[in-house]
Parts: sequence; structure tokens; C-alpha cells
Amino acid sequence: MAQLRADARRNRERILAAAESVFAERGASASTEEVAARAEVAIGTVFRHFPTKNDLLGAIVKRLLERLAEEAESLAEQGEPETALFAFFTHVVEEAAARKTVAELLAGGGVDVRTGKPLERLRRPVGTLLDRAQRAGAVRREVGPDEVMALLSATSQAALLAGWTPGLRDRTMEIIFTGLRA
Amino acid sequence: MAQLRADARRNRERILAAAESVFAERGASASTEEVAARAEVAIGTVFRHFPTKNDLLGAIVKRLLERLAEEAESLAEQGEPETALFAFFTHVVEEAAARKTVAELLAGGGVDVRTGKPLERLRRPVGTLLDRAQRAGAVRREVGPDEVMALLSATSQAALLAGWTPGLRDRTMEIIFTGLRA
Amino acid sequence: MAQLRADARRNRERILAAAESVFAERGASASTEEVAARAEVAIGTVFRHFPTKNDLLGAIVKRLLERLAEEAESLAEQGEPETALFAFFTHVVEEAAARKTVAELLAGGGVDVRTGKPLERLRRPVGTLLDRAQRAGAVRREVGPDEVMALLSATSQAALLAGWTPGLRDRTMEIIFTGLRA
Amino acid sequence: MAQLRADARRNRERILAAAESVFAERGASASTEEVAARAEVAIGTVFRHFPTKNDLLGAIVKRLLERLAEEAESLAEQGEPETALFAFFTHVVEEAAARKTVAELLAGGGVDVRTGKPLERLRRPVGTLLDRAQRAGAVRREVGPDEVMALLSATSQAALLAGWTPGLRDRTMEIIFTGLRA
DNA sequence: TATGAATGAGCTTTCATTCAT
DNA sequence: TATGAATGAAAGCTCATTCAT
Repeated sequence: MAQLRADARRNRERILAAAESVFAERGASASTEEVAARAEVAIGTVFRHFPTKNDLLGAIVKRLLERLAEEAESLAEQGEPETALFAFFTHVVEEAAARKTVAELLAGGGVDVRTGKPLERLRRPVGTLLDRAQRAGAVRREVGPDEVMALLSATSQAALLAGWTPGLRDRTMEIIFTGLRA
Repeated sequence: MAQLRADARRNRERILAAAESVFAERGASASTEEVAARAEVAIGTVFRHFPTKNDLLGAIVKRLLERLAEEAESLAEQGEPETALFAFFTHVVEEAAARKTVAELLAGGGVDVRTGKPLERLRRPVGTLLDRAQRAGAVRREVGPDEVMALLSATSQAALLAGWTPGLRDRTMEIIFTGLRA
Repeated sequence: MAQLRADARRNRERILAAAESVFAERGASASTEEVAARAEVAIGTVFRHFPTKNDLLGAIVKRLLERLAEEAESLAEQGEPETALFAFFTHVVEEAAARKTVAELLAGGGVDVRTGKPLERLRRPVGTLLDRAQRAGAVRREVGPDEVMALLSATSQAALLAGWTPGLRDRTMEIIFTGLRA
Repeated sequence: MAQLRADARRNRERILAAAESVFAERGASASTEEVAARAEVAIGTVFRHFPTKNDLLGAIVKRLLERLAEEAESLAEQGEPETALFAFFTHVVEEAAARKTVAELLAGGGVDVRTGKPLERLRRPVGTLLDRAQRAGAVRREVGPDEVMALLSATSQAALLAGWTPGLRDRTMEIIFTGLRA
């Protein structure tokens, strides 16, 4: 992947970007052809980079989770132990609200990307955030990383619901946060 | 619907039942043809009753929410105010864990059934359960029915996640319940 | 197959006829779409009747071999024992010369229709013709039906060669016939 | 071709060798990309040497026929007049049995290589073999080289038939040989 | 009203061929 | 000259929906 030709790498990026926006708008059932069109690339090129629609979706999730994981890691280093976990949680849910695919995929919806593996990438840094929050006394000791991940996926997915306003989002998260803290 | 011929009504039921099980197994992207097959009915018959695949999905959600709403209502009358809301919450999530469609649709995933309206049906009795729990001092006063509904959808959807065991389900709900109570 | 609806049966026939002529002209690599076009039927209809291009090709071979087999059977009953085998041989080769698919398929060319089974259908009556010719002293006793079938396929296939004129065809078959008789 | 750079010439050979083996295994419908892979050469290189897949196939046939022609010529010089033709016939058919392309192309199957010209190369030495056999009284005078060529192609093609065992091959050729001799 | 065949747009994938590097 | 990524025209196939029977 590192030794891709310059134009190939450029195209790969274009395709991923196009896919991200197309799937964000239309959901994961949007057509590969449309992705190709928005990337201004021939359909065959998409296929060369991602032999299957699923591979394309998988690449997007991986990318997204990678980015989120990095943000979590950076928060784990620089953020306040008491608040970092909550900040990250809020951040993820806000992202999800803006991107259909994000939530769909976080929740394993529809497509076969839920190999579980991609989510593992996120679980580690989330575990760290949780651990630090617990040491700081900001989160109950009984809570485990699995529960946090579950709440994260759940809330992200829910963020797409019609009628889910920023206000509702905050109030709902506040309930969850209270449950974590108490 | 009342003046349907007896056999037509019977078919309608068969189709709904078949659709429920097919979509529960394969998710909402299962083919209408498969529904017809399981209902032992010709494909044309499915479309006569439900002009669109979406209509079929809509009918299932409506039916499901109707049933859930009735259960909520009955709990609101007979159940302990302090526990009824939590019991109902648990019940819904357990149902969702068993049925792919339920969760998908509760969360508005993929298909255009999130006209919002169907969920309204459930919102009323949930509001009642919440109200009684609050009067009994079992739930914080700041919590509103929208938040409960949001948490309900979110958790139901999450219940489909790979690796979501009954144990994890309970621990996750416990966090939410704590957030509601505290 | 007997209980097909009238229009379905009609279409099935149209498709087979179209396929036969399209494949005869363009060879087995012609597109299914073109078959649909010539049959004046939508592409989906072709696939309903023949789920795979191979199935379509298979149906044609089966049909053709069926016809040839019937002709062989009728010759076995009514024809002169001494000449019937040769007449049939000539007939098949002439047919092949006119139809690309016939020869291609008889020889198992390109497509996976050479399950062997279809040819079996023809082998029986050819065996009978051979047997009668041998009893009449017109063909050597050492010759078996397998050899005749092999010569038949071979010559049919060769009949497509560029530069293969009717005259050459006859002279070539005469050599084979001599080899059978002597 | 004579002034090709050394490495270019080497590549040309590698490609031809790869093509021969790939097409021998998979038939003429194998993909050019696979040929490139087996030649351990990039696809572009294949197309630089052979602008068209057909050109590549053509080159293989030419090469093959050249080799066969040389063998025929050498047999015409050194072999026994009475048996050389039959030996050559047998040899060609055995080769064909082992190579899908050989037979396919000898018979003009599928691809447009049957410009007729390539086969001419073989026709000459076969004519010589035939002539000598006839002079030696081993083959009937009425037989012409065209018929022999036709029988050769036909039998080669047939050699690919499923169920065509060495035994059947010999018995079938024996019939043809008898037809030539008698 | 029920049937199931027909429709046809659209999807994923393949592959010969071109062309920037 | 070699490379291999890009192209883009099919191809085969699926499936929601329509409509003749």
C-alpha cells in the first residue's frame, strides 16, 4: 500500500472520500457506481482498489475507527482524566449524527463489516480512557470497557433517529453519563 | 380492512407473519420473494396487500409497536410504579435481541419507515410508565419521555451487535437504569 | 414444464429459437442480451427460464440431440440397414456445417455443457444403426459405437473450418465411411 | 523482430511460453492477465509485443504449426514412406489431446485465427507425406491433402472430448487409417 | 382476488486495451 | 522499453414492481 503509484494513491483517496460522502448521504445501500461518479473515476478503478463493495465499506470503517482511536489516544494523554471519556463519547456521537455510515457501521448495520475486528481497534484506547476516569473517581469501578463500547455504539446509532435534536442528544447522554458516574 | 374477504384477511396475516420471520432472520434487505415463499403465497399477492416493500415493512413495525404499546399500557395499569418502566425497557431490548427487524426498524435503519409516526404510538404509554415511576420517586424528574424513547431505541439496536451477550446486555442496561434513577 | 402457463411456454420457445439462431450465427460466446432482444423478451425473462447462460446452452444441446436422436431412431426403423448409418452420419454433419453451436457443442467446445450426459441420448440410437449395419455386413464388426460417436463429433466440428466446401466434406466422409466398411 | 533488444526478445519468448501453457490449460478464453502473470511480466508488456489477444493466439498457432511442419518435413525425409503419414497423424492427435489450445485452434474454435493462412504452412509437408505414402501404395490415390488436413483437424479437436481415452483414440484413428489405405 | 410470468433498471464484476509514469 | 493503474464497455444476474391470465 505504501508503494502505490502516485496516481493510484491519489485515486484511492478520492474513492474513499467519495464513498464516505456518498454513503454518508445515502446510507450503505448507495451504489458503487455513484461512488465512482463522485470520485470522477471509472467504475473499473473502484473495483481495482476494492474488489467488492464490502471491501470499500470495510475500508471506510477501518479508516474512521482509526481516526477515532487516534483521537481517543490523544485524549488519554492530554485530557483531564475526569472528563476525557465523556468528551470522547460526546465527540463520537456528534460525528455519528453527521454521518449516516458511521453510525450504521459502528452498529454493524446491514453490511458484513461487523467482523468485530475493526471495533477492537477502538476498544483499547476507550479502555484506557475508562481506566483513567475510574482512577480519578469519575466513573464507577463496576463499569467495564465492553459496556462503554456498547453504549457508544447504541447512542451513535440512535443519533440518526428522526427527531433527534442536539438538545435531546445532550439530555440522553447526560442520563448515560450519570449512570456511569454515580 | 374490515371488509376484506375472509381469505384475503387470512393471506394478509400469513404474509405479515412470514415477513416478520424472514426479516427477523435476514434483516430488512431480504427479498420480497422470500417472504412470499415462506407465506406460501404468490408474489403478486404480497404486492396486492402491500403495494411497496416499504409498506410491508411499515406494517410490521406498526404491528410490533402496537403490541409493545399494549404491553406498556397493561404494565402501566397493573405493574409496580417503581419497577414497571424498567421491566418494560428490559422486555423491549430482549425482544430486539431476538429480532433483527425490530431493532433495525426501531432505529429507523435502512428503510424509510422512520416517518416518526409509528414510534409515537409507543411514546404515549412509555410516557405514562415514566410518569408513574417519577411520582413513585424511582426516576429523576428531569428525565423526559423523549430521552427514554431514545435510550430504548439505542439499546435495542445495540442488542444486535456481535458479542453482545445476555450478561453484557444486563450490565449495560444497569448503567442506563442507574442514570435514570440517581 | 408441462404445467407452464401458455405465455410462459410461448416465451420459452421464443427464447430457445432465438438462442439457437443467435448462437448459430455468433457462436456460443454471443451475449444473453442479444438472445433476449431477438426473442423480443426482456432480459429478466431469459433468466427466469434459464438461470444461467450455461443452462440456456444446455437446453439447446439437449433439444438438438433429442431431435437428432429421434431422426436416428426413425432411420433405424425405416431405413435400409446397409445405408442408414451413413445417411445419418451425413445428415448430422450437414446440420453442423449450417449451425455453429451444433458443432461447438457436439464437440464440447468452450462451454461446460459437455457433462457427457446429453451425448448419451444420441449414443443409443447410433448404436442401433451401427448394429444393424454390421448385421447387414455393411460395417466391420470391430467397430464400436464409441468410435462412431467420436468420428461423428470430430467431423461435425471440422465442418466449421474455413475452406471446408461441400465437396471436401463429402470426400472426407467418404474416407471415414470406407474405413468403417472395409 | 531481428533487431529486438536482447531483453525484449527474452520477454517475447517468456510470454509465448506462458501463453502456450495457460491457453493449453484453460483454453483460449483464459485471460491475458493470467498469461502476463505466468510470464512474470506486466500486462502492458504483453500488449506491447502482441497488440491484441488475437495476435498472441495467432503467434502461438503459427509457432505450433511451424514446429509440426518441421516434424512433418523431417519425417518426409527420414521416415518410411508407408508409415510416416500415419505416424505424423498419430503424433499430432496425441499433442492435441494434451493441449486444449492446439485442438481449439487447429479447428478454428472461438477465436479469429482461422485466417486459413497458418494452416497452409502445415499443408505442404503433409502433402509431401501423403504423396510419398501414395507412391508407396500405402494410401489410396483418390485421397487429397485437403481431406487429410480435414481429418487431422477433426480428430485433434475430438481428442478433447470427455471420455476420450487413449484406447478410443487409437481405435478411432485406426478406422480413419483404414479408410485412407483400403 | 390470487397467480406467477414479464419487465427492466441497476448492481457487481470481468477483461481487453490504453496510457501516464 | 517495461510497468501496472485506469479505462469503460459489456456481461451475467437480482429484484421490486407490473400485469395478463
